[in-house]
Amino acid sequence: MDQTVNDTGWRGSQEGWLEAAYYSLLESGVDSVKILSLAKKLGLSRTSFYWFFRDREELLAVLVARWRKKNTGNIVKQSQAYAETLAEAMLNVFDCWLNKDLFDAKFEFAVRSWALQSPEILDEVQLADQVRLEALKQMNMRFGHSEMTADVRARTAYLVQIGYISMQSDEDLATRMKRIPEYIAVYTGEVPQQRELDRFFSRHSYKPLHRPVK
Amino acid sequence: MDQTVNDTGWRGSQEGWLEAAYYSLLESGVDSVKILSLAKKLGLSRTSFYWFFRDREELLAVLVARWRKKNTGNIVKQSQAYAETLAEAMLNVFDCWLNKDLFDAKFEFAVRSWALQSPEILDEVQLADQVRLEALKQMNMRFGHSEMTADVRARTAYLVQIGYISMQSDEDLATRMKRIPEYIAVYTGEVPQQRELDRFFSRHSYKPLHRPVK
DNA sequence: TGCCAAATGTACACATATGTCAATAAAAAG
DNA sequence: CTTTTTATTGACATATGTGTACATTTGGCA
Repeated sequence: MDQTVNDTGWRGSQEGWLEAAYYSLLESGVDSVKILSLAKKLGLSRTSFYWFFRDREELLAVLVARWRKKNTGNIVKQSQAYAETLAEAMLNVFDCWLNKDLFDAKFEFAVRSWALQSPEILDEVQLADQVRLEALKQMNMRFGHSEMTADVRARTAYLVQIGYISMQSDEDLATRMKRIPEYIAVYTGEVPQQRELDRFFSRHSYKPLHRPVK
Repeated sequence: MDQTVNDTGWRGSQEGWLEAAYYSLLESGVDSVKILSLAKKLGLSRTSFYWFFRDREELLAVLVARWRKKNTGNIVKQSQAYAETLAEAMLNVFDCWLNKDLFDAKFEFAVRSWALQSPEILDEVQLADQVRLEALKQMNMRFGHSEMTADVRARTAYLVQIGYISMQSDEDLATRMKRIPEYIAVYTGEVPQQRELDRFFSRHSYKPLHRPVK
């Protein structure tokens, strides 16, 4: 059915099963990641799975590892990118929320939901939150905020995004972009400069229809 | 095993099954709500369930109805409560986040996770978000904010909380209370007055150890 | 006390899931 | 073109879940 890129002549592969598992996880949660249904989707026998993985556990472990590597790393990285103002720094972090290569929102939500039924995953998620919040806090402190203020501002920016993910909404780019300047104002207490916004819009291939007059 | 209040002499009851289902949902997600395991917890035969409910579907439907009734209603109500300043109004809404009678955070998270595997539940959740955000936006507009500003501020306050729930952290009251003044400042752009904070602390039975000096 | 309805339990039928094993097929290597 | 490695499959054993039919027990009440 769904033949993924495969240099060898074999139909299945570790990567194939993983991909199917990934999509199932994102669309319907961990409990939907079943060897039987993945096999159906791949047009393979169920038992063929055991050639590539010891058991279901192992498959799931690889999925978590992928999430861990992708989603946390880039937030930390973006929070440390060069910026002249806090507003610009914040916009760097916003890159994550708009670029799927930097942060996979659906994956994030699926893993967080998974945490409800697995203490190990809950630990993973809480560690990730801690690391990400600390990075954002440090960013705020670099621009002169006190520890408490930096902490709350970091939380605000981060939690709004986690909350947004939790809404599972799928608004278009324009709708989301229109709110950006206001968000920056709320998070940083300073109004972003037009050139900062332009730089941000441009790297996300967004052309505002109406440039603000003033 | 777990004998709930029961005026009749019978061991089971609709309410008993519901309660068991509720706790299972909160602790481990919808997929853990299984008639078999609820029966074990209640010390009853599995099939006895069918005396009180047509099937599993019906049980789940009652759970959603409970969530809908409790969690959305109170946010709207609190956003409309009397307040002299936006800061005070915001503190009224904060009551929800600290009082389990007004808002059940675990329930909220469980239902949102459930939405991942059920389109019907997803519709419910998205409708709830819309209603709640609109109420908070109106609150901001009553205090003179423009529509766009009111919208983003409403989102900030609401989504931070949804994000916080998604973290599944269990910090104590004091830790959370310490951040409140900062949050109010970020959400409303105005620093809350000491008497507003005192009123808030008092109704949540919190006594700050160090009153701010200035 | 004896009846009736409410509640509970047993037996069955069925569906879906995981994992093991040995047989087989297909690709790659020699 | 044979051998070897890699992959695929079907048959089994087992577990867990749902729901129905019917029998049995229990509590309340005439």
